[in-house]
Amino acid sequence: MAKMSVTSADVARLARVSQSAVSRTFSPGGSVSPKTRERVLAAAHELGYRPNAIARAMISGRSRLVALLVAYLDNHFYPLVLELLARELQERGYQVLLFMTGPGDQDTVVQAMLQFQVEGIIMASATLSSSLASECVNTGTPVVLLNRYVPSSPASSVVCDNIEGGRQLAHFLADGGHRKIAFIAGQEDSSTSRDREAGFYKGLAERGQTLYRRAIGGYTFEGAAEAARRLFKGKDRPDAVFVANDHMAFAVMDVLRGELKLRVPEDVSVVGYDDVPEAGWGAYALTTIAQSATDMVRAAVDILMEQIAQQEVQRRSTILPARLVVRGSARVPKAWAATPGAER
Amino acid sequence: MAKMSVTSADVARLARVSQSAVSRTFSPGGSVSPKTRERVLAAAHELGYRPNAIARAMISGRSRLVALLVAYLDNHFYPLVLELLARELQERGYQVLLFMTGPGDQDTVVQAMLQFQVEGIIMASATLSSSLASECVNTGTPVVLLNRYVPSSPASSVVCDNIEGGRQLAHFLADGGHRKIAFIAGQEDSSTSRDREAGFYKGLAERGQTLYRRAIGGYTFEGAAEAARRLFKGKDRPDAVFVANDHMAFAVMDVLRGELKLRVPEDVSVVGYDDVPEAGWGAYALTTIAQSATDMVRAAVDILMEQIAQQEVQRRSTILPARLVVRGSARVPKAWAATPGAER
DNA sequence: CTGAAAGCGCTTACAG
DNA sequence: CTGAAAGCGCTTACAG
Repeated sequence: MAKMSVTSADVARLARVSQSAVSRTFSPGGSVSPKTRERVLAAAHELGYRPNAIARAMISGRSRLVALLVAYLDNHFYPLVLELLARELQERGYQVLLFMTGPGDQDTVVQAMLQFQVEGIIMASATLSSSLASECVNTGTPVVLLNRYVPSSPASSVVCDNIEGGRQLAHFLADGGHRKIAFIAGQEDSSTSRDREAGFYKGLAERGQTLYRRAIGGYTFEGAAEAARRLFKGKDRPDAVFVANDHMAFAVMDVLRGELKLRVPEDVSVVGYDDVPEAGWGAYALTTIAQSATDMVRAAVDILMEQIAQQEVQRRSTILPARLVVRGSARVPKAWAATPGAER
Repeated sequence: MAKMSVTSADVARLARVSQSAVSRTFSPGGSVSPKTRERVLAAAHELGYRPNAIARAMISGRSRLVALLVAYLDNHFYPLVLELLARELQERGYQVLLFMTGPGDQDTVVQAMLQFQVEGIIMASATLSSSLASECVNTGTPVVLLNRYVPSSPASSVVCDNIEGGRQLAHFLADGGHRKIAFIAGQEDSSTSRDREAGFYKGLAERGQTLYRRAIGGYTFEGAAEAARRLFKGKDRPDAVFVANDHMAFAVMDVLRGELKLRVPEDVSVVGYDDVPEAGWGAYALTTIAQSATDMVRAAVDILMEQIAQQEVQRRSTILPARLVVRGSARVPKAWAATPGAER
């Protein structure tokens, strides 16, 4: 079936105008008389003409393509981010090239993006090595990291105030009367996990406490479950635990309640981070820190658009506020109980 | 800042060969002598040359682009599908153009895909009107629907055997001794929801039962919660409910246990469909039908690749088997109890 | 406002 | 194996 694509020359012939006139008719600021435009549009409609975006990209040097790099989607914060990101970018007239990356194929993927002349790169659940980021920036392609950062890299970033969030959680647990407070980390090399932990220590210190125990969950469901088993076996189990993100916190709650027959929050308080949709589900009702995916996405796209506009690629960072969301998975401090269930 | 992209002509100049030789060096089957290839590669490396994929697409008429159209990602079956789809396509040398669609912008999105000369279109949580699908197929662009179908459309499709799955669930509930069995639908116009429902009726009939009550959840968390409230208010509440997908089933369980203080499965049995990861989480332990995302994705990509290869676009459909996964959310029939927790 | 012409960076017959 | 040349479908100065 007629794979033959119709071109602007075909339309020009039918409309009895030059090919340039056709092109101008389909270009935002093109100067064409109403009469010409009408003839062109009619001919285009008759032939079913659709401008070739690849050709346009080639000649204009602007692909209107933005690459989105993601490593995994099982933490539901990322599907949410992905959806918002794609919609936001589409609205601004960009197309999204999606790349899923594994542990070893970072370089391959970046080469593919660069070959497709993407105008910018946004990385959500993945991080680029400094050298790869430099390679991108050297070609004039801005890189924005979302929910992570790399100190010595030219990549811009958007993060939540993870230090402050961790700190608030520490205050909440300490003020709730807990005295054996544990932490389950994500990945050790994750800036987000590290900052949340650092803030948590700071908050504990401000209440005269130190961390009781620590384990690593690696951001996976199974890893977190395993960490919970290790942390809570034996006599002197913790009376509260901060899990570096909600996704892992659900696994921890399952182990605590299902395997160890502990009550949450009567026996153990659990708090998480992210406020993914499931945190609000009845079965978990997780007390957590909300970081607005909407705001993060908007900030990331803003930075990207600015850097695409100006030729210079300069590193720019945005830190968004953290907001405690109190639900049922952790004992609420008396002082806070005045406004039960409230968000603050 | 060297935004100046280096071209094959630049490499040719440095290597003292023709531009054609450079091109051949970077083309899979290009005939170049080892000596020439070496010189070209050295020069390319020195200049940091990267072939321009846009130019290649333009001249070869093959964009290596596949469009992925998705409507929402809150049902976690779709992020999973998206991830697998992107990885599979990448592996086969295709780039993924991601489009999120809303209720009204189907046409805009399809035009954008077509302008970018995508070689194929895969639709996951979205469906194309027959006329739009025809438009795509008329330009020679194959369309594959995943987890849905449109009878009078030229679009191919991959689905689970939803009728058989619904039937198995009916048998399971009826054999479990339930006598007031309800159903919560997704969207009325969804082929998937309709087939699951039809199979469910068939299975009930085979056990001499008919549906006790019915409500519509619209595939949303809130809609399903609302449906559950309506279905279970008053005296003669159902003793079992089949919810058209897992995502809604979680909402239903939350309402049942959290608001209505009913025990699952002692007071009410709940079954879902999809076997998304959360169905296995301790807090839900949902009995459901597994449809393999991996198999669906592979089948969809197979169909697409076949249709891209041969010029003819012919509708092709694949139906994958349904598999019951027994967990704790529904009473297990005595006859089945021999193998508790088993999958069959 | 309009058309002829150059050119974006490649691939691919075509001769040699 | 190699190079000169044509051409993919557009945009964009440049004259008129």
